[in-house]
Amino acid sequence: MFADIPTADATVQLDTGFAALGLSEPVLKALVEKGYTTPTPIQEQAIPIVLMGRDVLGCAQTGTGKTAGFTLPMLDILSGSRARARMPRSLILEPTRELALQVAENFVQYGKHLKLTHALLIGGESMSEQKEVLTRGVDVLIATPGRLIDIFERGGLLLSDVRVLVIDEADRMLDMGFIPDVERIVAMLPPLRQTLFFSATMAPEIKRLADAFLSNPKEISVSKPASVATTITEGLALVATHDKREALRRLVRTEDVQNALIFCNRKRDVDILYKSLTRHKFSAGALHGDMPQSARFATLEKFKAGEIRLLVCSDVAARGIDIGGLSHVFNFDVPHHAEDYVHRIGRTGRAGLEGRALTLATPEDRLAVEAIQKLTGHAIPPLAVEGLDPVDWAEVDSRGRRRSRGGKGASPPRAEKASKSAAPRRVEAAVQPAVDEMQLKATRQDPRRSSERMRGDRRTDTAREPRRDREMRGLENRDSVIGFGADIPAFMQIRRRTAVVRMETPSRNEGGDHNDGTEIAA
DNA sequence: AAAAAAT
Repeated sequence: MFADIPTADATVQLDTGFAALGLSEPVLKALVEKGYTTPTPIQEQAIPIVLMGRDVLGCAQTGTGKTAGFTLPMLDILSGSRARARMPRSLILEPTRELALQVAENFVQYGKHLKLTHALLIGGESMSEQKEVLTRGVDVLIATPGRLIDIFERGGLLLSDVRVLVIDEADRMLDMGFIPDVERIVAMLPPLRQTLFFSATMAPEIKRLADAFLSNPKEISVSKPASVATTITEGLALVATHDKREALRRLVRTEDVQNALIFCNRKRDVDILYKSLTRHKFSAGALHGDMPQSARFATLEKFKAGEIRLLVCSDVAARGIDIGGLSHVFNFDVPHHAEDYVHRIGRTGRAGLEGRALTLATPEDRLAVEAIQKLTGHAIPPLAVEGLDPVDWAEVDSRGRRRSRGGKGASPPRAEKASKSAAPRRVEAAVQPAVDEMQLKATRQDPRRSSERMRGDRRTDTAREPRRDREMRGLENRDSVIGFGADIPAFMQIRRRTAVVRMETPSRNEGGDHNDGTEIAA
């Protein structure tokens, strides 16, 4: 322990890269004890600015060290004085309960040598307990929007003393329809305050919010440095609907799965698949938004600790939580929104190591797969499941009905039988989200709540392929797609040469091609 | 057609 180290050495010990950023001794001490000595680029840039009291507009995603980038300086800002009852001095808004909990854990860890208090205001847990903590006075309030507004309206909270506001993951807030809530909350805060605003992307709607909330902000933009760029190998297994669970089990057995998220589209299917996997003796857990909060946190902890190897989940885990270092992501269901595919598979790919993102698709999923491929700009390489016959998509129409065979436009004869060991194509860092989300947001700038959006025009712009039927028949250019013989579905061939995409960090200032992964635009 | 977040 640190306490055992002689004082002279302790001074040397504390003299890490963080000390140069102006953090106080108690915070540095906590960092050393956690074993952190070198700040990440965003920490290096953000910490001095936050300590200065300036507003920050941060373009950064999870995994960049963003959370410590604002918690560390906030601890120092707040450590000067004490909070009064029901009047928190800082507020951190998070889109999901899991992220809120993670931030709270950060505060506890880094603030262990300071006498600061925090409250975690999230749904699904007893409100009376949270109110009690508030009454005692808290320095840091970490909250999801719904519960915060609820408690505020019940009079359990005064926000007039909030000096520092953090809006984290603003783009996720937008996706989840929280922006009206966030605007309401910000309106309750004193106008004279420091605001830190973070988002993985800066879509126009996000930019509009930032302009409204921030005054003269310092813009900070970072992405993961190229050296830790991950490699994600994608694969698409075409299976019959009744074979899906069997196919998944076979893939899990044949792949070198360390730990994996398995995504389903529906919560009830999460439950069903979880039970099925457990029956088949797999180490599995389940996670979706209808589960009790305690179970959500407990399962997540077990999964992170390696006690559970497979986590069956809904899209709550696609964006709402931060789990690093996955060897695999499985899409048990093809996501209905192409953007969700990118978010899901972006969960795999460990720093410098290979991650595999494998999707099970049935004939009914064809349109959804086409939409994904249109969005990512490359075909997902086909993957054969050992011991299962691949489904021939050419014989099924988009709604999964069998086409009549032997007629005029019948499929060409098969040249070869499917190979059993098709290897998925390697995709270099196909999902560095900083870039992909930029593309995504371009298609999603509608400020309305997602439920409204759904009913509106969004559905009509899903990839529609008028030439589809023609292309399903006579196919050209059927080189090197393993596992399909001559019957390669047309959509698998679109722009295949773009399948290898080397991701570059987008530069804030157009034309600036100097980019080492860290960059400040003033 | 579904998921998240407030009850």
